[in-house]
Amino acid sequence: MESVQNSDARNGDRLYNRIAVLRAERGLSRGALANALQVNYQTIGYIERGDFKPSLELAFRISEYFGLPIEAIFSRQPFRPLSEEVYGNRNTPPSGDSK
Amino acid sequence: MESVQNSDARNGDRLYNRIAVLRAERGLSRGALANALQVNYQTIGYIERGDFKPSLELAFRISEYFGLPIEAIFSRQPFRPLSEEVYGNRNTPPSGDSK
DNA sequence: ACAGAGTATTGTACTAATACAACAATTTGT
DNA sequence: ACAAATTGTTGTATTAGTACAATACTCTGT
Repeated sequence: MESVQNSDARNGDRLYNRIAVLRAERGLSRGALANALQVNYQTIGYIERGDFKPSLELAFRISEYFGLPIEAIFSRQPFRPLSEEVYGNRNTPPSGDSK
Repeated sequence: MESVQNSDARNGDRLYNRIAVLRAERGLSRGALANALQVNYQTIGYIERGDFKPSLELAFRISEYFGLPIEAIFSRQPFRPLSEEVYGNRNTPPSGDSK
């Protein structure tokens, strides 16, 4: 029925991450990244989509691989898109949300 | 015979941490910290002495509790003492290490 | 339309992180 | 020196992170 033996890190306190984005920026497939990190390629998948949280150990490996602090890759709060982070958001704020 | 069911994170790739120092600076007991972090107090002990590595989740909680980045608290390389970090080391380097 | 790459899903198995309990050892306050 | 607090040890149990395999589902590009 459920995905990874009922882990369901989606609930309660899931962990957001930017791995997919960082991969995309570098044209890396999961397999390639997994390979570089010496983990099973499905592990990357699980982590990317928040099925479960990586070990601190693996978080460190990922952080070192990308040359970024852990906090730039993982967060308890959802990330703002990097594009916005850099260029800001020029959209008119949604109007129908008065109440 | 061994400590925590043969985990032995002491070997291979152990993880260094500054939890004991941060606690000391703040006059916190393990129990008190564990309490604040909502974990068992022995878990703090295990982590402090490197018996095992915390989950990324817990690392984040600790990081947030102390208001420090994860990298300031955990590291794959042993930490330089904070005292040295701040004031430098004025000792004459050990002489007997010529070869 | 097909092939191939990438990704998702399910299921099984193993190990590591954590909780909890009980007791020993060590440190600290008075 | 004693009591109290803190820390260490051992042992058991549960759950979550990871590996691996097999199969299905997207997408490309040609």
